[in-house]
Amino acid sequence: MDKCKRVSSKDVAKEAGVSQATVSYVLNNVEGVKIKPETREAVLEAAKKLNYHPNLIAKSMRLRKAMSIGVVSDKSMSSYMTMNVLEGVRDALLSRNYTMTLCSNKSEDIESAEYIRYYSSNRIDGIIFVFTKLSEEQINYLIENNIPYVVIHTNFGNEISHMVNTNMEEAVHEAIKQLVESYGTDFAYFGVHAGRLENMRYNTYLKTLDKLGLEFKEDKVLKFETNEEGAIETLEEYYRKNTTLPRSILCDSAYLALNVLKFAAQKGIRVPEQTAVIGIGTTNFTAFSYPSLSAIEAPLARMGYIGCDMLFDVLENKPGQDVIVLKWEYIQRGSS
Amino acid sequence: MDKCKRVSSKDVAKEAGVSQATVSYVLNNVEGVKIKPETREAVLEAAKKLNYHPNLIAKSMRLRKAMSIGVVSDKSMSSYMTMNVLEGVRDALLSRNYTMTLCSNKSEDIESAEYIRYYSSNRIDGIIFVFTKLSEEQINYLIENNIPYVVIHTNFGNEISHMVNTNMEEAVHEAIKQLVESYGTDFAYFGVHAGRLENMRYNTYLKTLDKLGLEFKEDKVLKFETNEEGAIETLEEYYRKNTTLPRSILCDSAYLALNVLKFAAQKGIRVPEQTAVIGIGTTNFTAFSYPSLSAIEAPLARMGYIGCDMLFDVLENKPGQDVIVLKWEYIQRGSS
DNA sequence: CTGAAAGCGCTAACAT
DNA sequence: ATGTTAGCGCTTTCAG
Repeated sequence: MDKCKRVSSKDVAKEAGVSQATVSYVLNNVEGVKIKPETREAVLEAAKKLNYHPNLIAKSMRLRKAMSIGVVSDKSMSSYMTMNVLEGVRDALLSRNYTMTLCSNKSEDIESAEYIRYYSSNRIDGIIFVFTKLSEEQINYLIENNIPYVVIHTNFGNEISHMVNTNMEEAVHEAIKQLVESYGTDFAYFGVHAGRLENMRYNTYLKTLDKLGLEFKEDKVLKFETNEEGAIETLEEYYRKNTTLPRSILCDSAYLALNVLKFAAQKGIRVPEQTAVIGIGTTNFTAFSYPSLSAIEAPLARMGYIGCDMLFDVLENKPGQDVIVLKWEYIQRGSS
Repeated sequence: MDKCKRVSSKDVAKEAGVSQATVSYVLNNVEGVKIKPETREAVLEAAKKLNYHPNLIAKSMRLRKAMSIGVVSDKSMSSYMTMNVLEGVRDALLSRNYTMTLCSNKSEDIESAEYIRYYSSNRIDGIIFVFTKLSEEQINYLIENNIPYVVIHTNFGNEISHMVNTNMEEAVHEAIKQLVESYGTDFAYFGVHAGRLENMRYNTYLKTLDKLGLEFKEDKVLKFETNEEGAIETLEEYYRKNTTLPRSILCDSAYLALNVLKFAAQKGIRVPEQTAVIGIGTTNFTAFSYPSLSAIEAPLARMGYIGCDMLFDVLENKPGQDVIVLKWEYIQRGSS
């Protein structure tokens, strides 16, 4: 095991009294190469006896594959979600004997981005973007340079290839239906004026209202600009006007939902007895809030697993699917 | 950039009209090798013109270094903390042009652990354990096989080498002092009967009481067995007896502290007006609780950075320090 | 100051 | 059914 005296396939060959090629054939189970059972046995035994571990760097070099996948994710993103996706990616990599190389997404110009440098210098075969905000420039660079990538849940819609997307429509439908059935139509949407993701969520809300035959009420849409204080200010304003919160609230992020819980606690509003709250999104703290937060959540690990499978389709030039859409789930906890 | 027509140092050599060796000398700034300025210029220019990126797999092979570090961390650990440590590790790796390979810590027998397999097959040069529960067996295996490792904050005390530890004594001292000064001596410790880590925290509490000349009161130590319900039950019991909570509480984890906040909200106890709460540990949700949680926190990114530096000392056979101890910080927020 | 050549450990086409 | 051999792209003696 000591670095200085590592055993190579040559040593195994010598021990087994065969050629290096045979060792390779046996250990890799190369198809179309027939090996006499006793020879195979001898090789296997020698390998075991010498405690042989193939040098994967050498293999990589010969195969001209890095045998590693770069994973990049914005630091800003909730690490809990990222970690869950990475679990899925790792599971998919394991069986293929690939490793996972962590990359950051910070860089001035694209050519010097960590993941591009790693790819250029053959350290990774492809890239999985997890919850990463990508610019047109970045995507174009990847496509133009023919760099294998998969994008898991980004700011882009379905306009680009190789992405794992999710659909929360059904889950939102289910959640709203339950809210309205349980608590009536004094039901609000609480969200932020922001990127496509948020607009998508908002549109899903609108569409669901429509489907359920519910009336759209402008004063039940609490929207604010993206800044730290906006959320609380907006709640505060609603509260001043109505001296209460809506009977039930769908928040476009778990962050906001937790803010609502916080605000409610501050004002002495009981949840869910006076106001029911549902968040959209997953955090590891849904269980710690009081009450625990009901939420519409994405299937994180599966997204990672599927995304990784997709990347291998790209690497192996298999046809594969361009865009895969997975469903979110409505998970009812204490706040609704 | 396309994999098929990658430019090699040979191409650069040809373009510059020099030998491959010279290219290597120039691009690596090899010490003790003098290159005529115009030759150097020519090489640099050729490299730029051809958009040359050295193949790091080949370099790895030649140098017999993987140029990557394995990072393993238990999944169970708070991913937020892990991620923060990883940030630090990455920063330290970046300047050395090393990559970070993520490893899991699940495996039946040690020889087949992901990180051991990666090391055996030359994919990583060393291992950083981040918040990992390690067995004697694991540590012994690493030592016996001379595998470079660094351990960041594990269940072991200072009994093993190559570890980054932290010390919360000063921070606890500061926190308790502030609690007692602001809220008097009706001050409790809330914790779990568990492993060394928890006992260490408890002992720190005891030591600090002593240092501050405060009396130890048995009824102000709320301890319970490790199980999900234990925490709330314990609070409930105290509450039944005293019809209130202690004036201030130091909790041995952020988890518990959040549970106390939850419990207080449930009972209508105002924090910090009626009960002040401080947690020990970092989470990304301290800011979401109501009120935001005061806490004694570890310097996560620095732990990663320092740990990584330490590993390189090991790799380069530099003397280096065996155990480094960093201080925690008391961060006052809304709950105290 | 620079070039020629060997070789890291592996695989695969070709030969036997 | 197995051995021979030629590299993969790089670094690094050793020669000049």
